[in-house]
Amino acid sequence: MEIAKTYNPAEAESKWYAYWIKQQFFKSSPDKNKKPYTIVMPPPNVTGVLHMGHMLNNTIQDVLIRRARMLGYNACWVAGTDHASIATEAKVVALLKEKGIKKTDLSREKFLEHAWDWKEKYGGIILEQLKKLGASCDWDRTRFTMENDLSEAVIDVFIDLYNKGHIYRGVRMVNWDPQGLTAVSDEEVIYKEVNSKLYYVKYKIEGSTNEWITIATTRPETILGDTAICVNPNDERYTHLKGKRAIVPIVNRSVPIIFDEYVDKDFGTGALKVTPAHDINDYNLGIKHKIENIDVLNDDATINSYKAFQIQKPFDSKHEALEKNSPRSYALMYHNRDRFDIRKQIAKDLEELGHLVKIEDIKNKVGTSERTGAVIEPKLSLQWFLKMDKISKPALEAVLNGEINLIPEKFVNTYKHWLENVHDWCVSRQLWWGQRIPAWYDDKGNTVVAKTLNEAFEKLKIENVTLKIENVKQDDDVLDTWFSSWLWPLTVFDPKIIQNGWDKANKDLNYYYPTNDLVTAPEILFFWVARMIIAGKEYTNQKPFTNVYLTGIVRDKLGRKMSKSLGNSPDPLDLIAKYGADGVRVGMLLSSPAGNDLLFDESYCEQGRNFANKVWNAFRLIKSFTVSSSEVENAQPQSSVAAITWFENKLSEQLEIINEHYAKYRMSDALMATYKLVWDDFCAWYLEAIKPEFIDGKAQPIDKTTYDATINFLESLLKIMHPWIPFLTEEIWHLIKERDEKDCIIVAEWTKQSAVDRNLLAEFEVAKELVTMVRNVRAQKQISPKEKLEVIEKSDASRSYFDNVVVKLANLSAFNYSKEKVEGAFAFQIKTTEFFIPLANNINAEEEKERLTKDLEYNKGFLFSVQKKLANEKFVANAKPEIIAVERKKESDALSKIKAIEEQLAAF
RNA sequence: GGGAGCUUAGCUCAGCUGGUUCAGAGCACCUGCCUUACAAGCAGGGGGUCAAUGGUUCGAACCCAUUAGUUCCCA
Repeated sequence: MEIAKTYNPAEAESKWYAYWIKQQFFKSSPDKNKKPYTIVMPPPNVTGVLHMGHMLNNTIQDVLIRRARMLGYNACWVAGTDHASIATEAKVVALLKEKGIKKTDLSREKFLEHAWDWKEKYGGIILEQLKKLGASCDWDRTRFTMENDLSEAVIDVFIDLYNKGHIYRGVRMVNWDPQGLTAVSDEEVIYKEVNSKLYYVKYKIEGSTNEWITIATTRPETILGDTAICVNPNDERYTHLKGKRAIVPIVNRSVPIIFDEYVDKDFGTGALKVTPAHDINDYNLGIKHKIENIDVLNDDATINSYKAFQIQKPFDSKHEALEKNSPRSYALMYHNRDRFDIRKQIAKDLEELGHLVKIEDIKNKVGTSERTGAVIEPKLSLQWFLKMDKISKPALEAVLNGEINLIPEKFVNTYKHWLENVHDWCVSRQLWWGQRIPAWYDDKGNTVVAKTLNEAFEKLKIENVTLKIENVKQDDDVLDTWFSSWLWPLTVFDPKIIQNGWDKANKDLNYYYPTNDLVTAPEILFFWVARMIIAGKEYTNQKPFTNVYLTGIVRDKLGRKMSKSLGNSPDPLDLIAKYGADGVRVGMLLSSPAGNDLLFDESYCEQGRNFANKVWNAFRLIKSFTVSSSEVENAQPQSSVAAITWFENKLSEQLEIINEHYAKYRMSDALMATYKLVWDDFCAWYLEAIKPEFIDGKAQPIDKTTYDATINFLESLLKIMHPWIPFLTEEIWHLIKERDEKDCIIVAEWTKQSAVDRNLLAEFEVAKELVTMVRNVRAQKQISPKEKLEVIEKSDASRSYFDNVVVKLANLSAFNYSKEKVEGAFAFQIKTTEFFIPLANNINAEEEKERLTKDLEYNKGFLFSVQKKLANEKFVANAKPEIIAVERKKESDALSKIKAIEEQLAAF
């Protein structure tokens, strides 16, 4: 059979993925005789396409799940997507806009129809993409957070938490987009630097005839909502105003002068007007000092004069007696006009009234909506909150007491800090795509929480006996997407868990939960991870998972986050096409220790591809061996016996290390150890040692014992490599020989390690050093690799185990022993043993002397430092005995080395 | 403003409870090789006052303090 010189991944990848699916190797169902190993995939956004972060994340999960499967666990990896209310709604709105349809022209029901259409058409592309990466999820278990029964669980949780008194409705400041007429999240606000004006306005001190306090503001229109003036208590300019009040111009409102260190003495005049309804900082100040809120804007950011001027009666200009400059005349003039228009108007009016001191130009940052570009208006609104203090306690506990491990551990601090200072969770969103909040209102302002309209009606009727069902209105908002994904590890297995309770959990949940590992990004440690723990504890009294592996962020080479707008992210599918899925997997993981950002560069994938190709060629070499059938030829060379013994031990030694790395979730270390075991130990040393020679241009046959051992090693290594490079290992597994239908590496048993003879391994290291030394001498003296050399060891022994391996790898004529020094030969030491390479005329006495002198100086210096240490009484008194013993050994080794070198020097 | 982390070779990172003359890996780099598995390769090589300063200690990349730079998080 002809085997290609370079490995071609595309064909093998589609072939084996289809085969694995066909054989149902990814499938898992509860089996009492097997231990489960479960990972629940962080559900990617249903609108999403595969990006590098997903690649990293899911490759790690696949590595873990594949290894667990090979270790004999009942491995179950659940995939799915979340409905991402904000992102999806934005996409649907944008799509409708292209068709000329405005969201506001549609009913909620009609809009949701469009949204579902969109989801059916485009949603879940990302899961298909994950298959290209090799993700071995049990696809039959794929879930979506807006499925009916998962949504029902979300609603049930809301009702349950409400009934338990954890959920309340309250006021909160949101980022309001007055053009889109919706609140947007902090992530959707883009701060832009703009040229603004700083207006200095003087307010009269109440009760005085001509005493003023001057404030500075960039937003004079919000003066209408001022409810206090604030100054720094350490600011001597204002201490005399303690307990006084000021009069807000135009509205003529009397407001207190308060003192708080929050105010920057050096900004503006050091006096701050406080408008709690229109600025987040003022709002916090307002809470602290119990200041009134006056919201002066309508939803579209026009002035609402009823509120601003606290006028109850609607305006009717015909019947208003308008006195110029009365608050009421201003109220009429401002009413329903845009905030920016009013800003200019008010500046003018303030000037006219003599309140405007001056105007300065300044640069400041203004938040704008990512979607509409409108300037964001901080706005107070009624939202639903989940009280976090009590409910989050067990979640904090679980991480602090080690029931749940965060990897890397440094995140425990962050987690602790967050949960100890936890704020209530605002769970409502002013959107339609999501689970609608099951709160209902009647026409008298009563509120109930109920699952259905009828239930709500019955409840409301108790207070409001004349209520008609058509006057019952459900809350317009939906729940935060995290409010459904925090149930994810529960509801993917048993959507009825909330209704039924943990005692009646179904078979799946019972078996798979708590899950084992969660692999996710640190950015959502609070948004998601902590909340899953909270929900898990609340509803099952169990942790949702044991280990949380936090990956880094994939950045570009310059350290910038990969993003569409920067265009700095490669398309993962292009990478797979170029380097193969295996190559990309290796590339992603080579340099991504847990929790560290990965500065991605395509060269990593190249390295991955090169590794795959190396493995491929090692296989080609082995496959090219002809196994001897004759008895005579079948004699196994001693060098092969020795090489096999060595590699058996090396494999076990390294496997132990690899397993330890896995146990500590040090993925890149586990990969690198695997990489080096295969490339350096197996390819560079073992295969070279057992490779049959060429005689007269013909490869000699290999003996059967060596061949079988080699195939055995190859299979062991393929298994160890499988989690990293699943496709190539499966391909080679089947090229080694014909196998049964179910005999696939994906379900093969993980290689077992055996006892390690460390002395033997150390002995081989000496042999390696010897080979390197001979190669070095060849390079230095320009001796062809083909010219055979002799090595003589100064020793009482007559042979050692790896001599024949050295003879083969260093191309020696012989490996001899001598009790005496060899004169006129190239001399060197490994550890404390002396070696000689006779070089006939090739020895340059001056050069040798120089080399030996340098070596001597180094060893003397070394001896000096060791002896100095040993002469230090405090060292001898305080250091551990084993440390002192090491130093003594160093001393005696150095002494014998020095003696040997001096003798060699004397020979010249 | 508050909190957490990071700073070791050109790059990305290891370095567990402080103890080899005071540092390792991969990649990159340099030199020589198309040596019939692999140039996506082979053989060899160079490269670091461990951010700075001070302290603790017989001994510090590692512990402590200060400073500088840097990244992330604050719903």
